[in-house]
Amino acid sequence: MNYSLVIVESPTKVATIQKILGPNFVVASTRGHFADLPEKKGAVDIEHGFAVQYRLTEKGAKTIADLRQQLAGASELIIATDADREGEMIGHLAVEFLQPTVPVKRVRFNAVTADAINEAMAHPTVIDENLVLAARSRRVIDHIYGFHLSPELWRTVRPGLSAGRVQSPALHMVVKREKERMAFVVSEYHGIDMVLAGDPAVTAALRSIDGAEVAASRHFDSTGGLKPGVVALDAQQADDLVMCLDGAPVSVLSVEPKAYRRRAPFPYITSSMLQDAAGRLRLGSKATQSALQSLFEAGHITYPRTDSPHMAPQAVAAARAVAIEMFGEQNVPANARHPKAKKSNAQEAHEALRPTNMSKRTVSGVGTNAKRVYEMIWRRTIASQMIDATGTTTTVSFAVHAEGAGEQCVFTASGTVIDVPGFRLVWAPQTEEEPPMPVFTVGQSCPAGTFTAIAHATKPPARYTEGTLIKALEDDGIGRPSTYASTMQSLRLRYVWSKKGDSALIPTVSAFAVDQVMQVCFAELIDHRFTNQMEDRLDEVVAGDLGYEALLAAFWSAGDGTWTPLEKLIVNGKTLFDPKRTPVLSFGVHPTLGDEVVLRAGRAYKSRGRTVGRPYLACGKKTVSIADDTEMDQLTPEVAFARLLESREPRVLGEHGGIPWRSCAASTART
DNA sequence: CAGTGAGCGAGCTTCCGCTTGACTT
Repeated sequence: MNYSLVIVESPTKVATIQKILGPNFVVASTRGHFADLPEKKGAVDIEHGFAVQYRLTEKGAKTIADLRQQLAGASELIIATDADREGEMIGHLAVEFLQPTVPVKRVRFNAVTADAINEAMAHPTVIDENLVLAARSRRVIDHIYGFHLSPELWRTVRPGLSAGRVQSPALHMVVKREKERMAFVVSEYHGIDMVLAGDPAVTAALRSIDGAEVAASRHFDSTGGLKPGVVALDAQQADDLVMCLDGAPVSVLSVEPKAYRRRAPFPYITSSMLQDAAGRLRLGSKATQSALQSLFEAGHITYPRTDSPHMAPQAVAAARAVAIEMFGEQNVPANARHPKAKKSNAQEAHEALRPTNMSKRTVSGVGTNAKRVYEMIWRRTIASQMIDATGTTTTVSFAVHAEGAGEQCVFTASGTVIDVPGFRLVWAPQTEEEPPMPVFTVGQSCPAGTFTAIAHATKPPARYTEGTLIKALEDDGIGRPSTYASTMQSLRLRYVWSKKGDSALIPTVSAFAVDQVMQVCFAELIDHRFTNQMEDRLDEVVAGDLGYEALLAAFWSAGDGTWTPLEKLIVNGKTLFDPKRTPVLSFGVHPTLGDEVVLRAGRAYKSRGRTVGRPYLACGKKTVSIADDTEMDQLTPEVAFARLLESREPRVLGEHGGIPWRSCAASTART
């Protein structure tokens, strides 16, 4: 018995790699991380160089026991964990916990193909200890962040809450968006549409009256302000103008063609997959992730947790071959496309998320969601190797002279003709372009149009969905492919909710309170740039330019010009924040009660086994509680003022002998 | 059940990232 033990992370890869390597190797997996820091505040010894002790997890102990047995008969140990920071740490910990007496090699490959694996096996290296230090730094920063900040939330808002390097900036984005919605002033305005009969019919919108631009949504700002020089029509003006325009002659003022080009998409990575499945299939990130896992386990797709759009050369060739066979050579570029990650912090340990067999358009033996997700992956992958879609977008403006009003009105319409559909043959964009535009020539007169006044209102910025929040996080480099779905779950557990059948993320009142504490006490730490700053320093650790202790000290006690040390913000385990003095929000002075109306988080406490206590509005001594799932963008000052008055009057509970029975509030309410 | 919101104290909570399968409904 003389074999090499090869250790990878995913058990799903084991059989494939075993087959490639042959009988001189035994391939086994760690099933991800098998050791971690203890889940308690003292796990990092801040006083002694931020020393930490990794301990086997419950499942990890079994994994290591199994691996130890397999190692007993091996002549060498080959660490083939993922070629990224966490993979290096897993490899390092494998050596630490297995204590091998045989030689140890490190190999790195980022595709499970014979070429990639044989190439890697031919060039073994050693574990990169700087990469391991960077991984440990990341782990310790996250631990300190979570376990020192969460208790501040227990003290100031309510027990059991949590803060973290990923979840807190994510929550901040959601709350910030809701505050924008609260501050948004809806502007109402009117427009006029002109329909010209024909095939196809053309709908043009009113653009200007006697040279003055007519207001559209883009001319209003979030406070209801209108761009100078722009005219907003009210209902009466719009109706009057429609009357004047009726039957007026229409002529073509200008025809402006513009080149249309949509680039072929990149193949999916985890984040774009989760976004698109949310948008097109209305699937939550958890459902998508589980569909992906089942497709991966059935061998239909490559590794589902990736941040790289790169495809192995063989996969590129296979996708091109399928595209040529189905759509012809004219739709496939002469030179193959080789997508590269746009982001600098991408770890690129895996390929893009793609079919393992390009000729399989659909798969069977998996769930409905998985089937639909697979088809999206297949289409997107083939599309990524096809040519761009090109055509012409034409904008036509029409002059209409309003009888009796002495006004020249200009209407515009635009339409796109796609000459070369390219990738669109297999993968249609989610939002369709305008319909094609019939041919018009300048000066041409048209049959009279039909005019209709249309009421419009500006819309506040949309709430995040799981898909758009994941995109926002990914754009800021926050979070990793393996954690997007679980981050969404933990936000839902404590801080956000959605209405039935809707995917918009609505922050709870508690979320506002938590974000306020974080903003006041730890603004730098919930800034979307924090993770990027951390990543830059981790890169320095990898390069050997920055030490583990120096980095942790910069974070905890020393600061470094960018970071204020956490130790300065938390003195004796507490910040200076006093929730009694600082309400979550203020709605201004109540017009009749005369006191300032404020929102307070309402500290929860246990009473007879039940958790009681909810957020409430306060105005002087008067208070009224509100539900934690109140939609804050609906709680305008007017609504808040009214709520306080409502509860001044005792509720009528019933009637007895003609005398109404009122709630106790009757006896306690003054006046 | 609905409204409340003072103060005390015990005992508890919490991170991110890498992987599945063992659970329940």
